[in-house]
Amino acid sequence: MTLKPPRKRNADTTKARILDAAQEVFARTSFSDAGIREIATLAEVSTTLLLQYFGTKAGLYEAALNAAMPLAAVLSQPRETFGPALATALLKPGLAIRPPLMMALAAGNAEAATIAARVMEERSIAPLAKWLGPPHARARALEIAALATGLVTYTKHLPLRANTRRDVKHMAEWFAKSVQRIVDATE
Amino acid sequence: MTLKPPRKRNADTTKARILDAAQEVFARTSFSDAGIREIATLAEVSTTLLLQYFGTKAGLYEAALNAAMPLAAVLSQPRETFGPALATALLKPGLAIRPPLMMALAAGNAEAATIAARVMEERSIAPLAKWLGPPHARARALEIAALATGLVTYTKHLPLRANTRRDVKHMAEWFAKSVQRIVDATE
DNA sequence: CTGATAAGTTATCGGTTGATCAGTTAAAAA
DNA sequence: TTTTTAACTGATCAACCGATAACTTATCAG
Repeated sequence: MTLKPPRKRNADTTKARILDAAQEVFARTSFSDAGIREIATLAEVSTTLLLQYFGTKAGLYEAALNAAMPLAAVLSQPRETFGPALATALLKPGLAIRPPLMMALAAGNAEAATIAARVMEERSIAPLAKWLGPPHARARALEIAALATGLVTYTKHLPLRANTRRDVKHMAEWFAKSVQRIVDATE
Repeated sequence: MTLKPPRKRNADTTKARILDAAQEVFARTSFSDAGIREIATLAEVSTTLLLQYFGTKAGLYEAALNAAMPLAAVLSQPRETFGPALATALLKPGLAIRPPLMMALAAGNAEAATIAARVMEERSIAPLAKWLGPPHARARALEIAALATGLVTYTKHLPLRANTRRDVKHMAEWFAKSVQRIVDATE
């Protein structure tokens, strides 16, 4: 039995594979706990190649965070259903939106936090604020981000065994309603 | 000049000093990035003594998290002003309530997350749910916790330079109102 | 076919981390 | 004072991490 069908050499697809692996690991592991060896293994490359492409672990983190921003898709939703749509996207099993998790996890490491704050600002807060419009556009964008981070932290990330499906459902509805309230706010 | 007035030997106050230092460091640094050397230095003890008292770094983390739970003080507030009171307590400069930060930071390390989830459950979610009462007591407690974690993450923790005082003030009011709505919910 | 070049790996290094062992010093008991 | 016990420390270790240098191998233009 041939164990390993070899792989075609291609820098672009390899980089994409590394970014995929990095997103997954950085979304469930803090910056320091995430090891480049683990990411490299998941992407089926050597750590050397990973570093050759992205320079340093921090460089890989920034690239992965940038690549993980799917906000455009969510912002193309109609305003009237933004809240429920975001709730569904965040809680979808498996294919979750990862930045809220990466954001919360970044806060514990100075280097990662600096990178995360910049990327979050440019790729998420600013466009969302622009989409929301006045009044208090930026504050309202931050509030939605805060809601998203809190929701995923307590539903998907912390191993709170006592959480029931009923709890999660109630939280999802509350989240959708809260976000929608922020979107619709006029005063 | 005598640089160091020596210190009276006392295990209890020394343990308290270590716990204080641990709370501070664990509230701004992820579990893995927080070093026992840093905590020991801040507490002015050796790492050896720290480990002798708390066994392992994880043991110290659990003790610090337990000691950092000030929920009782907040729960003695009248129900009608719970939201604003919690907002004030969370955003007070310097003396912040630390568990929401520690909670978010714990999520990135499997060992810390397990400890944090258990402590959070017993010391925060469960009592808060009991205080809230039906309907959906537990889900509503989780929602308040999620709000608190999100708020402190985006106001105090992530280095988002663009945050203005106006933004923070708007978020604080929004937070107070949102929490109060959960407290008052009857349906 | 044949270099040339890009894609990829193996081996290893210095630095840091949590933890341990053996020892020292201060305070209380006798 | 002397003895005993508890508080506390310095030196050190094995394990692991990110990063680097030197090397091999596949792909493709000519």
